[in-house]
Amino acid sequence: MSDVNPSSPRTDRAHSNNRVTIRHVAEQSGVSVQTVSRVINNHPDVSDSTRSQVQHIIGKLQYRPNGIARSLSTQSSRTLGVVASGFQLYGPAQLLTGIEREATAFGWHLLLQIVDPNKPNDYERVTSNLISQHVDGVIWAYPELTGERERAFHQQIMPFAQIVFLSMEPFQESSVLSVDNRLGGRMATEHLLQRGYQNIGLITGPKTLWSSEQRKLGWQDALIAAKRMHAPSQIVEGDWSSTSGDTGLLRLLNQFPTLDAVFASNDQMALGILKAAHRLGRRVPGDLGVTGFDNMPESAYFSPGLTTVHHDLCQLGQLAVRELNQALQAKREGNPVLAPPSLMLQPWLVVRDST
Amino acid sequence: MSDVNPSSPRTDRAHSNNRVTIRHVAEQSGVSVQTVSRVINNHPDVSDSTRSQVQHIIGKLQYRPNGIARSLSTQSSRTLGVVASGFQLYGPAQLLTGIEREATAFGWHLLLQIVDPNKPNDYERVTSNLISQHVDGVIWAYPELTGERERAFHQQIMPFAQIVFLSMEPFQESSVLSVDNRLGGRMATEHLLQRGYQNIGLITGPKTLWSSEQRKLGWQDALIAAKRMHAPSQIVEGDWSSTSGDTGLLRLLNQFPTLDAVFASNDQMALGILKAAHRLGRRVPGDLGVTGFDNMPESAYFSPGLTTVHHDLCQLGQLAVRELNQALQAKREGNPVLAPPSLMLQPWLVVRDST
DNA sequence: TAAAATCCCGTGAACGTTCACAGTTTAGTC
DNA sequence: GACTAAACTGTGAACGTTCACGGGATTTTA
Repeated sequence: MSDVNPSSPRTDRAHSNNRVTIRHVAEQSGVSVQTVSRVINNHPDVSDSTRSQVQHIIGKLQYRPNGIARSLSTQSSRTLGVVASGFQLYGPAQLLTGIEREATAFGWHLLLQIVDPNKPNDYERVTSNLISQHVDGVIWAYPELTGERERAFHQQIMPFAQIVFLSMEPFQESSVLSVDNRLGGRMATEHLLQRGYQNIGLITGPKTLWSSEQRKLGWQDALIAAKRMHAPSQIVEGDWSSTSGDTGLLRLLNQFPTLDAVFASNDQMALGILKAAHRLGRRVPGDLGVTGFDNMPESAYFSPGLTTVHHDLCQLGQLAVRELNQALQAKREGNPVLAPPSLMLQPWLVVRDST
Repeated sequence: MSDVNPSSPRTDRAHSNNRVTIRHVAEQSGVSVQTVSRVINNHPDVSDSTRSQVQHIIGKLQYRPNGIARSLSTQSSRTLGVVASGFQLYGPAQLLTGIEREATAFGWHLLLQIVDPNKPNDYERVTSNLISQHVDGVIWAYPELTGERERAFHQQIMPFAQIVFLSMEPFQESSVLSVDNRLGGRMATEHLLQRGYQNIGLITGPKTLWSSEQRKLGWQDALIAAKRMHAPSQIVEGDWSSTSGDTGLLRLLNQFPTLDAVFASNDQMALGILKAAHRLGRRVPGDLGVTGFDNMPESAYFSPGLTTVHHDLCQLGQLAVRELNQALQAKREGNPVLAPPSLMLQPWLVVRDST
């Protein structure tokens, strides 16, 4: 009787935060919780008058549905996991941009998982997180050449979530989206040959990456087709950084003195090459032809402007989300989830002044 | 009697996925659900023998606690919201890297929210998402000059989550972390003056950004201190892209023909300037001094190597997470959450060949 | 040896939502 | 005007976990 606040909801647990819940809205509107639920989910079975009344209360109370409770009940978090290696490099950043854009367009949330290649069981952590957080789908954008871990991961996650792999060797069981790196490498190298360069070196990205290996194969394809040499001495492994491009050129000239052109597996390494060439007094494109890969916006402003291979990773990210979205919608509607198709985007050459 | 699977748990709802729950573990281990909970949360009140037995079953069944259920019960999602404008630019990508690194170190998840400045009520969407998903803290890395929206946002989110603003005008009520952009701008400009350049132009970033405006003020500070001109004709607004640096130089030379040095508010625009200067036959650093801002790894490899201002945004991101972590831990333990301190990181100058 | 403290474990409710089902009212038909 | 169909609304349980509390077994203390 003496209770000052008789309308306070039943609550035994000491939760300090006073969030507005669906129950508050229901009480205020004089309807059941279920009716409010129907309103916020746009279900048809509710009369216009009650609907608008409930909506009014929702606005007044600033009610926002609790996504976590909804996820628990629905068994779906409306979240996509993104597994990657970091976003400092141009490629991954582009990918993330595309993924993000498309994901918010479809109303998905993103759970970022960066795997640290140095820690041996970081995959385990990532997998655990993904399962724990009940992601509905996973975009695997951390491609290694072997694909062993990817297969293991696939096995573990598959029962729970849909997966799309990015920039990986295609494999039967799952959908793999990528850019045709091999074709890109071939195009770049063929272009160099066409320009009359004879002895074409290669600076690759880290050996463990599929895309890196593919670009190398493309380089090799072109040289074989032209019946040119492609010895190991023509190859140096870089790490995507400009520094490694710079030192790479020095090593290359050492191993392979007749070198007159280089295909760098990304633009930043190409920049390093340009710098080193300039320092050595070799003129580009006169004494040395250089092509990159990526076509980042800056590469047009290098000196000289960089000939490079353009690919649209932003689009690749968007496609990945779209594919997941489609598969998950089919699953929700009970339709058979047919193995989603794999796909390769075509890159193209952008010719500038470095060749 | 004819039921093939008599041990199947009670389940009325048709959920196709057969996730292992805490109840399965409890049944298999012959203990209560609560005991299993104690094991997975490392609570002391459980004997060594049962603990190891339960752990064994957990491993055998590959059980992973359901984070969503835990969040609902705990009223804490162990998630940090990150509000930003995209990660294609160097700065935001660096920030994200630092945030991500520190967040996983502390066991936080990240909920990315990219706001599209073109859509007028995108802030509303982002705010809604953040509240719906019950983030425990927010890192606001989308700074506008006015701070109006930031204040509004602060009001709305504060009851639910801790906030740290990044690269913004400090304000009383909340914690703001940033780099001292003004000092950086001043340092760059003073360096140009010291090198004997007389007429120093400026290419800014987008006017609406605080960091952009601060760098401009730093430029102005230096010119005022040296009793030099700082007329509007010496300023051009860019958009961080190399293209805008290129065209910016042309416009600047037009407005301010005596120009002999430029402070570009980031390295990519500086690259555009280098290119335009080269095209116009102006030698850098002889005819034109150029400094940038950011010190991205590539800028050492520009031609000529770019003098620029170094700042550690990765560290800034890490500090933001640390600050949130501290505040949230205090909150959890019931300690008073003292208004976390604001802070400015000091940038420093990196001198190369462009000045 | 009884009382108190400690250790270990279990029970029931709660977190905020949605689902399946059932109930009530209103409209439609002959 | 009774009977069926349609439209709308409410009830109880469930999602998987943690929290508050209670109680038995074991040890410690007086």
